Amino acid sequence: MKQKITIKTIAKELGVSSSTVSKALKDSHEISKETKKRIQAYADHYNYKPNHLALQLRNQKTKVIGVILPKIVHHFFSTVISGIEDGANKKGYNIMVCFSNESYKKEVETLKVLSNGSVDGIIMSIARETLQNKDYDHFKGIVSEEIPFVLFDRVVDEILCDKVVVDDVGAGYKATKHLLENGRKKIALITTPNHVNVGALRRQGYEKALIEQYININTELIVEIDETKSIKPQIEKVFENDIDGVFAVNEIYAANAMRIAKELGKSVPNDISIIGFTDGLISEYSSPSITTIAQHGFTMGQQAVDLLIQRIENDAIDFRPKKIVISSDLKLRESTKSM
Amino acid sequence: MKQKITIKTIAKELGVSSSTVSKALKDSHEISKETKKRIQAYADHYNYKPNHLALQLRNQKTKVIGVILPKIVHHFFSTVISGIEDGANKKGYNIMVCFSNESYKKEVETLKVLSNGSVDGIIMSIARETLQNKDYDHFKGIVSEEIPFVLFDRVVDEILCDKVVVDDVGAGYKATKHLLENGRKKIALITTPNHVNVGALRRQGYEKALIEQYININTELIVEIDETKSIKPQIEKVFENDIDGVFAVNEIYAANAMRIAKELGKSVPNDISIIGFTDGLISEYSSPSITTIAQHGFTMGQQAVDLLIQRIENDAIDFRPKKIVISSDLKLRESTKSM
DNA sequence: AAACCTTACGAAAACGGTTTCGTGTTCATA
DNA sequence: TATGAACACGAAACCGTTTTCGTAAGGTTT
Repeated sequence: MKQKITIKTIAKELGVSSSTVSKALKDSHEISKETKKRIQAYADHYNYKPNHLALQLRNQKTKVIGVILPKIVHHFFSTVISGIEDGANKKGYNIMVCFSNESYKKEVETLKVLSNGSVDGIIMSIARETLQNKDYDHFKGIVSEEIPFVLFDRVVDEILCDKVVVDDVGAGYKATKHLLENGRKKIALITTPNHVNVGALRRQGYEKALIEQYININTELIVEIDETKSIKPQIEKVFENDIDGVFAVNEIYAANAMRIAKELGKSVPNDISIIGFTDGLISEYSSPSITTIAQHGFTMGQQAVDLLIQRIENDAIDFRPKKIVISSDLKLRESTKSM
Repeated sequence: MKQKITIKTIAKELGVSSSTVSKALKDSHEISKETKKRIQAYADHYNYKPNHLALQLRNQKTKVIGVILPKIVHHFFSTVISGIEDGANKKGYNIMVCFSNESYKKEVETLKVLSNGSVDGIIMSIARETLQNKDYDHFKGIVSEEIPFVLFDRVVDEILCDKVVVDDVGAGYKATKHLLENGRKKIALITTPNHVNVGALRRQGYEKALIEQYININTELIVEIDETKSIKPQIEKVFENDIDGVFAVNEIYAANAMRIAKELGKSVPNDISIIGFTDGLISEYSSPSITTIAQHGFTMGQQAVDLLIQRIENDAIDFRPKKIVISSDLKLRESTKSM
């Protein structure tokens, strides 16, 4: 890389002090018009750009926001990033993105790296393995050092910080209720193991909707997918129960369910209705297209980053953690009959 | 945020100089054992972490790689990010991700921000609008300042820098040849306008395969999708030509084509074969699943970052731009008959 | 006892910029 | 003519760390 031009070199070349150059470049009134012109012309000609690192060191802020995600090749998370970037940019921040790859160890490392001062604050969603282990010690440092910190989607109460979540219970309820209104009675729930808390919450919503209609919870209709194994056989099993509705907590499960239904010669949505979660491309482009709960990832990212920037820039803010709940909508498509 | 402990405060508290503290923390032989112990104990107790910004300023390197993408909510690009992050991490780098949102203006701004010293090098793919305008002046500065810079996927010859691309001509050829081997004669090409160069290259491959079989290029079978308008009607038009094969340059176009075929009562793959590009989730989960050209985005990201880090760390490297071509594979699925 | 070498530490410069506080001119006012 | 602004600029400190160089005290060699 070529040696970059600095204020010092300009000062030396033009026979003035660096303070004069600095002021001239900021169009300070302290400097005479002619001197300013000379300096600005020189800087322009040699394409002077202030060194960001020097500014960061002096101002003790980086204008960078760290983002840690469990994974990126995933429609919901990439949508959230998109929202974060958008919000950050509007306020003059850049984002530094890291992935935990759902691994506890990588999450710990990444958190350590980002908390060494390279970012002004951190937005993250917790890795699956961490949720499983329930090991949240690595967050202690972040909280006690009072580094601005926002959790989204996959959050836990144990960590005292700002949070942005979707109304998972409400979403599960809405989805299930829609299936009930479709006239469905035997509704399967395809979900994650309970330790992934969003799964547990959506399940609560599912159960609430059923109980409201005096339908007993049949645990045989509930599948907790073990992602370390092949997904399809696990879903096939629940189809042995002659179900007429499926609520899947993500679109991959929903797509799998639809494929199985077709293979069994069942028509969607005539014989069976299917609802997914996360409004991604699969739901939109599969045929029939899949009714889903839209999670509004973009909004979520924006809200998270707004919250974070408030913390960063407003030291005097109310120190109690805030929690923003984003409501989710049902996006009707072909896989359920709209009543 | 809490005030962080620095070397200076440690020095003051312990009545030594900051050079002594610095050396002690690095276990230098210049410092006596007792002094080292005292200092290290103190640092440990107050959880001292070196200030990254100060180090960056001193070392004149950030260990951060800038990544500029046209968009993120897109399977191919998120896969590439994943590969970049993986490769970067292995070498101790972090990534700072920005988006141009396919806009020329945003691309220029982002490039300017990243080239002010906040990153050691940049990996990017060019925005659609930029390709359209053919305005590459904003790259001049990057090249002349010799900032390590790698372009991938959407690249242009005008910019002298390292590049990583897929073998688009070969991929178009493979896809078309596969359709021909399926016994298809009237093969439609659904592509982007020619200014998106990858589209142009894939088209070359398509034409090459046809010419090899002495089939004339019929421009009526070639649709250049205008993304500012609705996609479906544009694709529907080519179906008026009683086609029996479709090669689409991305999976969205392929999924649309399949839907149209079905609506026209044509069976895929019996009456018509369809091949897409970019091996994403849509192709995998649609039914029938779609045969695609796999672009190996992860590999691409890794290669790009390896190339970049070589440039960053090896000043004495051969200065001539390198170009890595990644070959793409046909991933056979249900939308074409395997012969 | 003179000359030299270790040991253990500190002073200072450097990275690149900003900002506060002088200070020497010049010019207007009392 | 003395006083005081106003103007235009420079010196120096500062952000946090590393590193080179210097040096005092003590020990070892001739």
